[in-house]
Amino acid sequence: MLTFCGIDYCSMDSNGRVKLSPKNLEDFTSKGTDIVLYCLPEGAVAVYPEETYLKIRQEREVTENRAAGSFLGRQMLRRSGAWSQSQRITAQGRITIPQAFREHAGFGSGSHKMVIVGVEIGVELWTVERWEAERRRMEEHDNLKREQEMQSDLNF
Amino acid sequence: MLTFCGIDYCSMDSNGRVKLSPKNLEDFTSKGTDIVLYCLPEGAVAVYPEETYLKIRQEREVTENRAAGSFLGRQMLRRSGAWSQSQRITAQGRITIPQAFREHAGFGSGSHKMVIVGVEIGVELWTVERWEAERRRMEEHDNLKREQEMQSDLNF
DNA sequence: CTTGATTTTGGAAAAAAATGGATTATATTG
DNA sequence: CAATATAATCCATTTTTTTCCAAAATCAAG
Repeated sequence: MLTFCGIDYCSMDSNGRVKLSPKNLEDFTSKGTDIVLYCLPEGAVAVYPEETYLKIRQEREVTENRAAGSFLGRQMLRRSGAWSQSQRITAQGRITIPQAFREHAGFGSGSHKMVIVGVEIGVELWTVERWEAERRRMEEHDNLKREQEMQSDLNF
Repeated sequence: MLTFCGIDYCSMDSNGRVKLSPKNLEDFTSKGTDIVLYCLPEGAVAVYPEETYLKIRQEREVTENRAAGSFLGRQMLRRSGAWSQSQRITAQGRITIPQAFREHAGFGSGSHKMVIVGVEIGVELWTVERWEAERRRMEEHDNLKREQEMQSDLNF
């Protein structure tokens, strides 16, 4: 069975809480209830099982092993530290997005419509507007790619 | 579980005291209550568990091991001497930032809104304004990076 | 060395925010 | 169309944060 797939429209309440769909909930709990929230540079918040996140981070750390003694090192620590946070899914299947993360992803205060996007290894939380924009950007890129493939097929 | 992660908005009182969030507090106390405050050249104050700070300093000294016999050496000693101070977290989970450090980080006198940024090995204290600027700088970099990746995907 | 003033510290009370749960509304399935 | 399952809103409780006050310590002047 595929994990973390599909798109859900739902809403974040005024305290930043999001209820996961039963399907997503199941996918998470099968990997333990510990999760990590991570602010993506795309302007959304990703949610991964902790174990998955640690693997991603480890890959990054191989190259970033020069710690707090330099500007660059500190910046790297800042990036992964500031924009990630571990959490646990509550008994009623909810997660709480911290204030700073909500701002990052463009959620105002008060309750807000949103989109939960499955990304196979976890899910991403987007505002409706940003998700629309991202979708369009993907489409455009695909079109360019298509042109290119067709072209290169002719040039042989 | 991740240590020293996430971003907290809080405030420094007129005596330079800051209350740590329960999560950060726990991360510190698990490494002993002795901490080191350190003024970063970025214009913020870092707080590390003492044990962590000692490791950072050691690494620095290994690479830059010309002590008091040169201008540069003395400058380095001056830096780590003048801009660091050890302290203990109080019973009510607070730390006090000395006057000189407050000035360095851009905190005026009187109580002041601030941001506590987790950096995996400790936390950093920023004024809201400076953190905003730092955040924007990171964002810009990310945008460039994105452009670049998308381009290189097309150029094959 | 003593007294008075000022700063620093610890603690407690009030305010604000976050949390958990339950009820109501909406959607989906048979 | 009814029954069930899912989602969202609301409210009460708990926790956290901030502000304020009193005690202690430090410093300066006489």
